[in-house]
Amino acid sequence: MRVTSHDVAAEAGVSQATVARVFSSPDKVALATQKRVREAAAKLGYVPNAIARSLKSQRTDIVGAVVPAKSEYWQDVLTALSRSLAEQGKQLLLFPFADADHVEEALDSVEQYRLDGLVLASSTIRPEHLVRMRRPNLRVVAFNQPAASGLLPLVMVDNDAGARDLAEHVAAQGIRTAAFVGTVTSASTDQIRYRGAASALADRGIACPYIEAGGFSYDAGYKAAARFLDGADLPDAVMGGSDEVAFGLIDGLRTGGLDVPGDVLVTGFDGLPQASWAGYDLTTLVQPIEVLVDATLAMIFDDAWDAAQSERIVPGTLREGMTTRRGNG
Amino acid sequence: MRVTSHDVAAEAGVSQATVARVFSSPDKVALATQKRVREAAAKLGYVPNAIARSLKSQRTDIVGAVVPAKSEYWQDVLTALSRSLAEQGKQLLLFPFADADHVEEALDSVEQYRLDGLVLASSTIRPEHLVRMRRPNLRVVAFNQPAASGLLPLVMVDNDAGARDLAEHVAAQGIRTAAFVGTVTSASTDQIRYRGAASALADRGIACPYIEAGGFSYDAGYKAAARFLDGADLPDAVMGGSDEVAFGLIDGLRTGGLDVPGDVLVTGFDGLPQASWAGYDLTTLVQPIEVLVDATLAMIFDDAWDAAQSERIVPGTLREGMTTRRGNG
DNA sequence: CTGCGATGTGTCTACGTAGTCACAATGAGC
DNA sequence: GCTCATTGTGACTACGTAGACACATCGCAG
Repeated sequence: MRVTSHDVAAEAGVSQATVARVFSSPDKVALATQKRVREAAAKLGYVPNAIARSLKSQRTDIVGAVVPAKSEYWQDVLTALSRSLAEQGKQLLLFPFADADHVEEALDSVEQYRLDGLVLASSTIRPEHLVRMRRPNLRVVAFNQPAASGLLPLVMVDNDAGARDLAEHVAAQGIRTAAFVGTVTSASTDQIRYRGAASALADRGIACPYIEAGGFSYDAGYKAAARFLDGADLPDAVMGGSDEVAFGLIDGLRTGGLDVPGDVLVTGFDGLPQASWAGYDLTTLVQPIEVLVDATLAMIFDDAWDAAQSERIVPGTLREGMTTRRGNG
Repeated sequence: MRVTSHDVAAEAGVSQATVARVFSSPDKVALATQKRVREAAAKLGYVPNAIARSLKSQRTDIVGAVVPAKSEYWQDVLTALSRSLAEQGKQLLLFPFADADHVEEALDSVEQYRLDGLVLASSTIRPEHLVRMRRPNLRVVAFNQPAASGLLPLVMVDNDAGARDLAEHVAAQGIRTAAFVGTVTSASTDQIRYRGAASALADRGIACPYIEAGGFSYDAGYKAAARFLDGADLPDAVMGGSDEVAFGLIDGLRTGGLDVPGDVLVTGFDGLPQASWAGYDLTTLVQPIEVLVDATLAMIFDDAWDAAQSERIVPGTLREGMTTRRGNG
């Protein structure tokens, strides 16, 4: 049924080996022969079998990505990942997970498929799990997951510096009080972002309590906004642990009758496309996703793969939106 | 280096075939033997090689998905797809494309990898291309792509009925004039949605001109809103061709000083998560993505695959949001 | 005690490719 | 016209698994 290189070989009057060479290392085949083989292949509708090739060559040209099932941010990362891979003639295999507990199942799949590498994208995997992710013959890179530092090769945005930038920006607007609404405390990014922001604010004599929204979502932010609606508790600025949480915060605050930025400033973190939507126009830290992704893939495909301690920290960019523009009247 | 079933067989004192059976059809192996094999496998760290299995069994347990690189809607679909596949122990290989012109490259990749099936998700592929997607030995299902009707097996939401529902809903609010801001005319969904809406409105004596936003994006909608800001041109209701366009429309109209829904009603189409965000609370047609996805996969894995004309049209659900609530003062 | 189906296991081979090796043909140098 | 390096091609085999087939063992009915 299926057309194989043997069929093409017979049609073109050459050996199977020559057909294989035409498609994998053409420079070793005379041009005239190549032409004949390609014509025969086209005539028969031959397509090389990547499965067989992978079995022989011990390379799949496929990279896996373990990502949370629901998240705006990760969807942007995925898009960038697969685009970058496609440029190199490689593919992306997706392993979305609902709970962090199911991550290891994905890892088992990855091992089965002998993928060239795996991008581990979740800030909620616990360190004790991370250690177990180190497996021989498998190139795993942690993406934006500070807790992996020292345990796995790691690429991430500079969360600390980014949080400080944001904090300094809101401080410069003349605020007196602030609060940080994080996602979940178990997320390692969350801790760093909070500490960075709180430390920068403390330098200016501004206290910044931490409040846990309980998730990475809009809903979590929306619900967290409720605690500011008593009136007395309202700080001058609320820093969201992520853009999604910030969107929820803004809508929650506005639904409660407050004006953003009139009554309270709001910041996010990530730089999602929606941050520049006119309805929000959110001040946030934009992650250079392309850079992060390219660094990640470069690590995976580096000939001198060192499972030990590669680490790459990339700076983000402050986006000044309307949500921190004070005195707009 | 790598541990194979032969190694495990030697360790457990059985044949390679028995090891293979333990991992693929355990019911054919005595329990005592199974235990011995599993212990040996665990001891050596054996993981079955899916590549070799695929080569032998002619099944990869991987489904490909060709999707537009940038789109909120498709990201939701992807999530549902991969979750459903994961439940069946299968994987999702991603083929995002920027231009519709690059879709055929993806198809070539799919053929190489001998995927079990392919979900073709883009409403902008032209019919002449669609025909060429039919390939022997490849199970392609078009997803929400009306133009594929009769050319490829197809699963989609009932765009026509959905558009009528939306139109009747806004008509019931007592509007006198309307306009439909579509995405791009070349999208087959766009045409059906417009015709459905226009026809339902015409039945009530309401005219509904078509306006092309020029894209599926927020930006396209935002820019399209400008033409309503002259004042004279403003209809009572603007129907967006997709939720993303509707979000842009709303922000564009509001930025221009208009009140939604006070001055103009707005509807979307798709039922994205953001539609229920308090900042928009958009009236839209919610697509039952899980149902659509399950129907798609059922088609692909149906033993009686018929490349000819399977077609499944699933009804959507109207979501009534604030954007069509008139007279709210 | 014989015959027979059910069950469990081993042997062998094919899946389709790419790399190793051998070898024929070619051209250059003297 | 000979040697020798270079180039192009063919024969062969391994990658790791699963299925076809053969066969041994066991229980049970007669």
